[in-house]
Amino acid sequence: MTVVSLVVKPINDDISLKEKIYNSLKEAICNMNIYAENAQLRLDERRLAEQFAISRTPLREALACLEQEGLVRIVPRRGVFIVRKTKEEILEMITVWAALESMAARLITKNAGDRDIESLRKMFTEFEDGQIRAHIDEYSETNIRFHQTILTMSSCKLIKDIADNLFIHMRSIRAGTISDDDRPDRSIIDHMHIIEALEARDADLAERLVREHTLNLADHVKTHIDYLD
Amino acid sequence: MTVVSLVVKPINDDISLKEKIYNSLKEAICNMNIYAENAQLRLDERRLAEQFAISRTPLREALACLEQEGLVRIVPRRGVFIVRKTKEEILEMITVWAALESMAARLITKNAGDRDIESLRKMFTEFEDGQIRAHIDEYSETNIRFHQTILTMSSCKLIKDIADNLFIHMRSIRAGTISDDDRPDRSIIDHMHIIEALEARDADLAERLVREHTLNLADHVKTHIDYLD
DNA sequence: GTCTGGCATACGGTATACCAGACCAGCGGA
DNA sequence: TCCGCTGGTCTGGTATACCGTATGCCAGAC
Repeated sequence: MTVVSLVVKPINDDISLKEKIYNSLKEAICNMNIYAENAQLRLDERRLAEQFAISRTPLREALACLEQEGLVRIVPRRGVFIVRKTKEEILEMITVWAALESMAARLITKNAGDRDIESLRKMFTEFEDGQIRAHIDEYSETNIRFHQTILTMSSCKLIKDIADNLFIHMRSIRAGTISDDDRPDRSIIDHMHIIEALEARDADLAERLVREHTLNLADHVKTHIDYLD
Repeated sequence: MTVVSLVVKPINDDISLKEKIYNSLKEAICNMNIYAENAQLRLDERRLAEQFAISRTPLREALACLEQEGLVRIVPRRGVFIVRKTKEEILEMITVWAALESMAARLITKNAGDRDIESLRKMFTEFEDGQIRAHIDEYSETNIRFHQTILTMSSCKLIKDIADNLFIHMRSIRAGTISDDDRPDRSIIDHMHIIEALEARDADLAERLVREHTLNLADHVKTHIDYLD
C-alpha cells in the first residue's frame, strides 16, 4: 500500500518585527562610515518607524538591544546616537581578540582534526610569492577569513560569538590597515608560522604566535591610525 | 538672615524605567536557583508589569535587553523563559574566562604598579595555614575577589566587562565547587604562585599559571558537577 | 471510551495616544 | 544691545487598546 502524505515545510513566522528591525539597523550601522565628518549619528525614532513602516514599539525594542550590544547609546529625553568607538576602546577590543584567538589556537592543537588544519594552508596557496600586493583586496578577505576560521575551528562557540561581536566594530579598521607598510608580507609569514605550529600541535607556540600577531595589529593601530577621535 | 530653603533629594530621572526593571530582573534571576527542580522558568509579562506597577512597554524593552544578554529567551507567541545554561556552555564560559584572565595577568606584569600587586598578597594574609577550611565562606569570597581584582588591575575595561557578564552565569557554580576535595588548599597555593609570577613581572609564567588555574576549574566542573542538565 | 473539531480565553506582538523633558526662537525689559 | 524669560515644538518615555495566535476545555460523533 502506498501512502502519499502531504509534506509542507513549516513557515517560519518566528522572526518578529523587533528582530527584523534589529538586523536591518545593525547592518545599516555597520555599513556606514561612522567616522566620517558628516556622519549622521542621531537616530530619529519617529522617522525610522515611518521609514520601516512600523510602529515605534518594536523599533524601540530593537534599539534597546542595539544599546545593550554597544552599537548605540540611548540618552533619556535626548535621543539615540550611534556610538563612535574611541581609539582606546578599539585597542581594548584587539587585546580581547588576541586573548580569544590565542586560546582558540590552543584548543585547535588539542581538538581539531588534521584535515581541518590542512584546510588553513590551502587558503593561501593562491597567494604565491609577490601575488599578495597585486590582489590586495582578495588577500584582505582571505586574511579575515583565516582568523575567523581559527576561531571557528576552536569548536568553542562562545569564543566565536564574542569575537564576531568585536569584529563588527573592528571591520573598518582591519580593512583599512592591511595594506599599510609591509604588513601584508609580514602577515602571510606570520600566518604560515601559525599554521606550522598548529600542525605540530604545539599549543604554547601556536598560542604565542597568534597572540603576538594580533597584538602587533594593536601596536600598528596605536601608532598609525589617527582618524579615531 | 536665615534662609530656609526646601531641600529635595535629587531625582534620579536619568535612569529610565527600562533600566530599573532591567537591573531588578537581572538581580532576581541571578539570585534564584534556576537549576532547582521546581524553578519557575516562565515569566508572565502582564503579571510582572502588575508587580512592578508599570506598563508592559518598558518591561518588554528590559526583557529584550536580557534576551540580548542571554539570560532569557523570548519565544514568539509563547512567552519569555529564563534560560538554563547547559554544562557545555558553562565549560565554554570558563574557557573564555581563562583566556581573559590570563591576558589580564599578562597586562598586569607590564602595566600595574608594585603597590597594586602587593595588595593582592595582603588579601590572603588572614588565611594562614589551616585557617582556610575553618572559614570556608570567607575564603570563597576572597577567592572570587582575588580573580576580580586581577581582571580589574589589567586596566582593560573590556576584559573586566566581559568577564563580569560571564561571572553572572558562573557564580552559583563557583560558590558550589570551592569546598570540594582539596580544592581550597590547592587554590591558595595556586594563587600564591600567581602572585609571585606577577611580582617577578614574568608575563609568560603569570599567564600560564592563571590559565591553568582556571582550566583546572573547568576540568573539575566537567567531572564533578552533575546537576547541570 | 476516545478522538476531533469548535469555542473561549489568555497572552504576546503591535499600534497608537498621551505625557513630560529638552531645546529653541522670539519677545520684552534692563 | 544683550540677557533672560516664556511659550511652543520636537522627541523620547510610558500607558493602553487592539489583534492574532496558542492553548485548553468541552461537546458531539464514531
